Amino acid sequence: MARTQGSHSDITGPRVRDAALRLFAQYGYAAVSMRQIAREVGVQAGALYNYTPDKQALLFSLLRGHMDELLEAWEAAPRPEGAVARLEGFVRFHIRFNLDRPEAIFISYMELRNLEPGNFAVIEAQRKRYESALEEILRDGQAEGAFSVPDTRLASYALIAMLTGVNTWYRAGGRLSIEEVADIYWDMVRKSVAIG
Amino acid sequence: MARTQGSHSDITGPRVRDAALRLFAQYGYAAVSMRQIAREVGVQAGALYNYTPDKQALLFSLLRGHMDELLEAWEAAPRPEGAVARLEGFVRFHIRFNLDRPEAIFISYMELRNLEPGNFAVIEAQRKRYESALEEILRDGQAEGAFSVPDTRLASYALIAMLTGVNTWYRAGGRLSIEEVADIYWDMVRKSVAIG
DNA sequence: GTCTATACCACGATAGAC
DNA sequence: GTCTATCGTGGTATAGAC
Repeated sequence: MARTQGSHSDITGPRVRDAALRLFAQYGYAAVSMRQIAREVGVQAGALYNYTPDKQALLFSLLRGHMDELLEAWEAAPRPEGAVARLEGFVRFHIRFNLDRPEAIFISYMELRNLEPGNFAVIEAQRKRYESALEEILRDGQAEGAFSVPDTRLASYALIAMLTGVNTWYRAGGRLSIEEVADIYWDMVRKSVAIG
Repeated sequence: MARTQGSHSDITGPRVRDAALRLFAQYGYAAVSMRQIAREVGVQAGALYNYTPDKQALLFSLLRGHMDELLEAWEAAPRPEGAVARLEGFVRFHIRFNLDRPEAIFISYMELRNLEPGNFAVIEAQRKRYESALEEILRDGQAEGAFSVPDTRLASYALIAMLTGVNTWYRAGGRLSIEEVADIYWDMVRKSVAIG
C-alpha cells in the first residue's frame, strides 16, 4: 500500500488548477464538485483548501490567469504598419491562441455567469480591453480608406464571434492544420470589411 | 389567506416551462434547483413532478420544442431564386429568429453538454439539419459562380458563429433596430463570400 | 393537482489528528 | 500538507393526505 501522506505543495497546487480547468470545461463549474476535483488530483476534498479559499476563487483564478496571459501575449505580438496587416495579425493571433488552449477559452466564455459580481467585473474589463484592440484596428482602417465598415463596434463583435467559433468545431489532427484554417478565415475577414 | 390548493393543470404546465426556461438561461441548468423553479411558479417542489418526470426531461423538452420550432419556421420561409437571395434570406431569418427568443437560443448553445447522450443526439441531429441548409446555399452559390468559398463547410461554421453572436450583445431598445442590425450583418456576410 | 413531510444523498467547507 | 470525520445545508425525487 502506497503512502497516503506527505508534503507536495509545489506540485499539488498546479495539479489542482489543471484538474479544475479540465473538469470545469467538460462538465461546467456548477456541475463539478470539489470532491470530483480532489479525486482527479488524488487527494481528499479537504486538502484542496490548502490551495484555494473556496470553489469560486478557484474559478476566478483560472479565468484571471487566462486573461492575463491573453493580454500579455497580444501586447507582445508584432504591430505591423497599416490596418490591413494589423487586422491579419489579429486574426491569426486570435485563432492560434484560442486553438492552443481550448479548455481555458471554453471556460472563459461559458462560466462568466458563475462569477460573483466583483470577479465578473474584473474579467469583463479585461475582455473589453482585448476586444477594443480589434475595434481600434477597424477604426484605423476605416480612416485610412482601407476598409468599408459602417459600424466598427458591430463589426468587431461580428468578427470576434466568427473567429472564436473556430473552437467549437476544430479538432487537432483533423483534415486542416491551424495555418490552413487561419488562411481561410483571414480570406473571409479581409473580404467582409473590404470596400464594395 | 389565499387558498393554497386547487386544480390548475392547464396553466401550471406552461408556467413551469416558462420559469425553467428563464432560470436555466439566467443561471444555468446545473445551478438551478427544482425548488427554485417551484418557487417561481408558486407551487411546492413536489408538484413539479406532475409536469415532468424529472429535471433532465424538462431541459430536453425545452430544447426539443425550440429546435422543432426553428426547423418548422425555416421550412416555412420563402425560398427565392438564386443563391445570393437565398443567403440573404438565411441571414435575415437567423438574426430575427434568434433575437426574438434569446433565452431559448442561449440555452440551446449553453446546455447541450447537460443533456444525456440519447437526448443530446436528437438535438444535435436537428441542429445539423438546420446548419446544413446554410452549407447547401453556399455550395449552390459556388456552383453558380456567385460566391468564392474555398471550403463551404468552414464558411458555414464561420457565418453561423458570426450571426449567432448577435445575441451576446443585442439588447432591445438599443440604438439599432433588428432590421438595421440585419442590414449591417448582411453587408459583411455578402462581402465575405464574394469573389475577390 | 397540490399539499406536507420526508427519504436519501451529495454538496461546500471546517476541525483536529498525524 | 494531507488525512479522517463531520457539520450544516440543500439537492432530486417520492409517499400519502386532502
